[in-house]
Amino acid sequence: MPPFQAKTIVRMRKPVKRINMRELAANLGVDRATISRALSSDKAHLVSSSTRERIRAAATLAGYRPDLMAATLRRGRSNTVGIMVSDMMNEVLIRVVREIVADLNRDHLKGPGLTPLIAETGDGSDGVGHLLRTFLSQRVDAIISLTSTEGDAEALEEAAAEVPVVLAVRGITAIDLPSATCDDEAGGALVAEHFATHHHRVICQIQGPQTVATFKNRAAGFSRLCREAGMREIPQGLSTAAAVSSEGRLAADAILASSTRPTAVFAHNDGLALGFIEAMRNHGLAYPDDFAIVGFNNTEISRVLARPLTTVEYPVAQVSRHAAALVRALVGNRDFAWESQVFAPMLIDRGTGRKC
Amino acid sequence: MPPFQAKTIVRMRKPVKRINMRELAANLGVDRATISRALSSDKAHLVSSSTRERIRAAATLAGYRPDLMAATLRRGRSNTVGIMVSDMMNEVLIRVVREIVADLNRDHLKGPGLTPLIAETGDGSDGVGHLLRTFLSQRVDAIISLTSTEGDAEALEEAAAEVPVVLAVRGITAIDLPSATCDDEAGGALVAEHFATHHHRVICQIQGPQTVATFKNRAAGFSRLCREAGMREIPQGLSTAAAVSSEGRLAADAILASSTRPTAVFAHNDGLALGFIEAMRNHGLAYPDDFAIVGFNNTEISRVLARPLTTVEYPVAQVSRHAAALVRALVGNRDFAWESQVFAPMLIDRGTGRKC
DNA sequence: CCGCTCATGTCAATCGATTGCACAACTCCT
DNA sequence: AGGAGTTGTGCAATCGATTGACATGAGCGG
Repeated sequence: MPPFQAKTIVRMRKPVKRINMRELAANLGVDRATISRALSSDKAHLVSSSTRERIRAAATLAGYRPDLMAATLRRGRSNTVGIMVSDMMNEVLIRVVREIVADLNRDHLKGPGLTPLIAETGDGSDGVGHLLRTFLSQRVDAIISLTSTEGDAEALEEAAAEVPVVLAVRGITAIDLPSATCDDEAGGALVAEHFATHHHRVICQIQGPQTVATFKNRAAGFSRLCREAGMREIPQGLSTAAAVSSEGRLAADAILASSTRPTAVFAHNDGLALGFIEAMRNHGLAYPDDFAIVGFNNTEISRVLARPLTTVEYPVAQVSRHAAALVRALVGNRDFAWESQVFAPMLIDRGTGRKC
Repeated sequence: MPPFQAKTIVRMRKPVKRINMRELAANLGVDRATISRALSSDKAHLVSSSTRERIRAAATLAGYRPDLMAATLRRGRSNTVGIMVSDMMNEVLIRVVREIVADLNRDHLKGPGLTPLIAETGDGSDGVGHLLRTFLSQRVDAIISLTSTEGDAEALEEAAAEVPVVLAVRGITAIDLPSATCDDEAGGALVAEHFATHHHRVICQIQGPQTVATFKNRAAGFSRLCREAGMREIPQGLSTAAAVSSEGRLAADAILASSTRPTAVFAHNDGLALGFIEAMRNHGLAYPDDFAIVGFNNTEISRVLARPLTTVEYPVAQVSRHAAALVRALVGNRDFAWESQVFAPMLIDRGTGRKC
């Protein structure tokens, strides 16, 4: 028996033609120009209120829907923003996308607003480049790139020559683009400081891949504050191949096998923390009694655990709002003197970082 | 101190103009028509190979990028597919979106391919309707709707009059649209059958909201097989307000408080299962020794638990492939005699459904 | 050497909405 | 009454690519 079976149903369907502005104009006995103005938000005042209402009523009645392609062609602006996200499974990224979308849609009421086009970067050879080219061909008015890497610098720079490009969540150093990011160095330091406050003396971190700037910064901030607070960090630089739970489990095994054990563990994200916790359970250990533990990102899983996890909240709202603000400002005026901003994360203390 | 601080950097940037077909034609001393044909995939044979190569070389050199808006306007086709997803945090939905996107991009090599436009249904008053209208204004060639509800029927029907609309993951009964869905009834039955095989006699299910067809079907299938296999189901119809872990926890409390306890529990999704597990742990109980438990969706969390969960794998690949196939066929030929398909899910046995 | 076909290209109309400019009808003011 | 504004609409050009109709010239058989 095949693993998946299928049941089937068959049917058909007939198409319907859409009405265009010319036809609507003919029906109403007015010029297309008048219709265009009556339906627009910024030029509506040029039309007498009586005809304006007549036109609007007729338009909705006839189910008239303007062809945005034609409008874009003529106008040279599409009122569209391309949002490029590296990984749609990442909770933080999706939250940022959501908030940006909500933000951009908000002013849909007054003015034309900006319609977001979301796309995930394929892991193909030239996913980013291809996506950028697609966006530009679609004539987006701006592009927001979430979690770009240094390798994308060239492609992004090229795109930035044509339309505003805004970086969110992760900036890149090779080129200077407007960005809204998180201060991961401060985030790492925040956790170390928390451990210091709770009198931990020997601590360690389970680091995400150090090729990723995010994790590098978290590690640096954590280590810096360790030194400053006179805490001992062991083992130095326990780095993983990926920031996922299975790697967290491996790291836990290493820590448990070591002779000197830390009393507190900082996992670079909640996935790693979860892996660590699972491994602890296998060894009959519990947190925070045997190990204090702090994660990062305040993902759903960290909240729903029987013992909710102390973790670091990513400044999602701030990053999203600033990214959206940058886009709006730059779309309105390409010479806008923008400011890149770095937002500090915030520790959510749920008690698992305290000494037992 | 404010929870989030900000650091700042300021810079500026200058724009660049894009080249259009007319200019490229002037540079090369050929007609725009020749360029159009040389660059197209289907009419390229009308141009001599020498000029074709000359044009292509010059085009890439000049960084010429055709304006898809203009092309769409003239052609009446955008080679674009709108993908509407109800919840981007849902792992199954995102996996389906991903596979559909990958599938649609695949034939980008030969032929123009279809570019997916992804958007999340706002939870606003008329999220679906608004999104559909936006898509239609963008002149998408087809629309794929993931997890539509019966309430969307009217809006979908209207859209379907203009372009092909394909439903994925969840079908609706009010109208007859091509769809690629999962046989949730069979999924529920699968779990009950598994329990029967492992000699459970008294079992129960933690149901997702029964207003959602998905959960209703799972419940029905499970109950049907319970009766057929002569198992006792208690308490009948333990339904939750949302399919999330906190609700699973509440359900667990109810079950533990009851006098006759089941030996096996079917949670309608992995989130509910997780909540149940957490509550068990709080009571010092462990699975599958105290309760056998089976979830649904094979989400990441079910895999990374210290004791990975027996769960039901959603037929993501099948659903995605069929949805993409439907779209491709219908875009090519609106009178295509389509078939809706219902794919059966598959039980992933990780041992937590067996009797202790 | 004539007419014919075929291969290459060019011409110009077209898709649908937007907008600068022109103009008519009115209001006001002296 | 006549000139200066003010409104409200219409006209027509325009955005950039596509494509059916047509022109040109080469090649070729009779």
